[in-house]
Amino acid sequence: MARSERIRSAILAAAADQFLDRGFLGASMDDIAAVASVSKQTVYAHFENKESLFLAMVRGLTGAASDSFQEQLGEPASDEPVDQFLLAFARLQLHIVMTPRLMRLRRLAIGEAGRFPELGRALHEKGPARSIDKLARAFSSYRMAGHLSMRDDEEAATFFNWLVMGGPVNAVMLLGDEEILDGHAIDRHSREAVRIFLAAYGAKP
Amino acid sequence: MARSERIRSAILAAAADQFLDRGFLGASMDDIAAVASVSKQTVYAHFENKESLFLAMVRGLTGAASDSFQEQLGEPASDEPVDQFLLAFARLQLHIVMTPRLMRLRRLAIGEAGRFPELGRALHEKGPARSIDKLARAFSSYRMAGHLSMRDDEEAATFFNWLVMGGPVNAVMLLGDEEILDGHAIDRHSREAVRIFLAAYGAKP
DNA sequence: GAGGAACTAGACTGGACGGTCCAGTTTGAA
DNA sequence: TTCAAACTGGACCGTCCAGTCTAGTTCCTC
Repeated sequence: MARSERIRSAILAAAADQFLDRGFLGASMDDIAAVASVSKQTVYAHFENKESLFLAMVRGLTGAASDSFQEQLGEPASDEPVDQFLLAFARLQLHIVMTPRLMRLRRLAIGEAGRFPELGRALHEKGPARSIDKLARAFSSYRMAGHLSMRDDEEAATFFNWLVMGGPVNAVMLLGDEEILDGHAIDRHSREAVRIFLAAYGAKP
Repeated sequence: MARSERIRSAILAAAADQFLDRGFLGASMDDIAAVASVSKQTVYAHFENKESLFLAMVRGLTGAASDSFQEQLGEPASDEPVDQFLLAFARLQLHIVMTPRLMRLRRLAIGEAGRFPELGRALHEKGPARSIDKLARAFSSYRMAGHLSMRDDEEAATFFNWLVMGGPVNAVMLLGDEEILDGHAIDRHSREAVRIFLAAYGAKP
């Protein structure tokens, strides 16, 4: 990796550091340069201004997180039982999304929604929208195989998504990172969410 | 109303105006004074500093919203059918919470969670926590009357709460106020949420 | 080892903003 | 009418910060 590229990454990392816990206005370019162990001039050589740096950093983080999720979650094997698929989906999603880093990013996107509307949109697209889409496609095939029954795949996918994520995510948003669930809690929660969902949408034999 | 009190309210209203759409750091005391049509000195006569004003304004808004909700939602009549109670609860909650004002307040609380942790806590207590508590108590009595069946009232209440609020609230958080549901959509959404919930927790005869 | 590109340290500019001060005016109650 | 409390307008202070500039140093390449 070229020196210039290494420096660029260091700046982006420092920017993430600062922006994620002070917000856009609260973070200063001087501090970012200091944290990156780089002169201020160099920061401006790589990024036009504060806003560009901010957006570049957010794009980097959302892209990375989303890719990691999509990558770990392949398509469901065609013969996988519905309940197993749903449980695996719920658990994986909770494990990947409920990290301090991503929760902070989410807070930032929500907090800066007024200043940077595209930020919230980006996070939505790479997050919930992508998950819901994937779920809806899976539901459609389970439905045709007679394992699920719903009038609207996407509506059902949205309900499932928030059945799983709603409580945990919102608790963390309002109460802070200590509310992040551990592996055991994730398991318990996922199981109950799947049970509820299947009670409502499981095909009656 | 005494003059001084009128002025105090004007300042709080102006503060809400500015803070809600620029954030804590983005809003300036000069602008708040100007919007309130009051001199800066007067602002500082009523509130010690920016932080006090900010907190006073948030407390005012959360209190008002929470009271309005609790007031409009009495205890369920003891003979009211479960499905009717749940549907009314869901619809009322969506109608009251999904307003631009409250959604902005929520964004603010989430965005400033780093600077003011007590803010998120307050919003949680007056909002979700209170609703969930009320639901759990209702579930307990329905359960004893044999109309519901669950191992844990509060867990079930939390699931119901986010089944109703999760999708809509999070869409507004990330995508903006245009995602606020209209009356028809609220109806549709509430009905499906209640159906799902009862499929999972309705007592089988 | 020569030369150019990239980086450093830090001084500097211009503007914004929180908060204070002061000299004068308005308001409402006694 | 009087008088104190509350409010006004605007100057002012100190600080912070985005962004620029300069003079010199380090790094990589040929």
